Amino acid sequence: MTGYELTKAFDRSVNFVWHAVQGQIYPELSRLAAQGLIRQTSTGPRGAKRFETTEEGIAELRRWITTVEPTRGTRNETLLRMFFAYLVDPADAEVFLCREADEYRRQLAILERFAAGPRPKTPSERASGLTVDAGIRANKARIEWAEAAINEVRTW
Amino acid sequence: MTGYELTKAFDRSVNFVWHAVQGQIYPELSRLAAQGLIRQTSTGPRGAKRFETTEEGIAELRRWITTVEPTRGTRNETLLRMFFAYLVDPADAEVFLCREADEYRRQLAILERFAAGPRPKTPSERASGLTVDAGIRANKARIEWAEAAINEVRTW
DNA sequence: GTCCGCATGTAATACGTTACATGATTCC
DNA sequence: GGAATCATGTAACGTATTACATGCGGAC
Repeated sequence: MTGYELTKAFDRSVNFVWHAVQGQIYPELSRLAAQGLIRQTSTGPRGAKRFETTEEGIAELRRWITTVEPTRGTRNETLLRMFFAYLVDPADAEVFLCREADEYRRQLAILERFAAGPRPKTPSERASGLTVDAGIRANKARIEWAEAAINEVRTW
Repeated sequence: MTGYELTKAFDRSVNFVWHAVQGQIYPELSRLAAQGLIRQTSTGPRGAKRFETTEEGIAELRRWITTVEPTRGTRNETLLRMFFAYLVDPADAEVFLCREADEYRRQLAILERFAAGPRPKTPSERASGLTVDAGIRANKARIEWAEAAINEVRTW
């Protein structure tokens, strides 16, 4: 892909797994190319630089997937706000939770549209299907939590 | 709390909502104190500096909770690995998912021990109870996902 | 008097975000 | 010819991580 295409991809689908903004893409592509993990294949119109992975890049990705322990450090802004929710007016906490629930429903709808599409055929589609499933389950759990939490803060 | 106590708190319970490492704590305490959001109350043994929130600090926290839209950018290392799981041997993907499932079960057990403790009495305990509930629901959903995913990668 | 845990701090480096700057191509 | 979109790049700033450095106090 080109840097521009990657930027668009991060704005769209990839976003619920990993996000990156435009300002990160180009320096990172340069770094990866300098390390030999990707390689520029062609130059298109308007100076577009198309990259592809190298064998070393794929090997490094495999190594990372299987041998590097995932970082567990969570940073959940919603829960951080809830942790201190007792400091605000219960009505404000409720408004906040309703907005969160709406956002989770919106995310869920996007993911369910993905899941409703054509059945995955390629290995890569099957793998990304698993991440969609994870997102659907996570958002359903979040919606149920938010609804239960709304009921609770009403009693505060 | 003191910087040391905060560091320990981040190593323990607060960790599943927000994480921070020791190297961040002291510079951040200085910054918050310089902005008048916290204030040093006393000096203990071994030069321990105890801080408490100021009225302005609480006001700023309230403002942040109710008026600042949470950042939605996800960065899920597990799902990022799964997105590329088709590149590795299915047996390796299965091993990875089993390790993840174990980790989720471990987290769930910790949170359920919290939830099984004495019923929350203070507003602050009720609020943190909500975050524990969110963690329990999230981890249950993750476990179910991982188990389903393990079954799927076995067919690859 | 030695070890462990309490306790603070910072320097180097890396990573991420925001904002700005620039220009080419296509479509109407 | 003007607008929208494709397309790249970087500078400034802020935040996070790692690693190191140092010293006090209590227990035995």
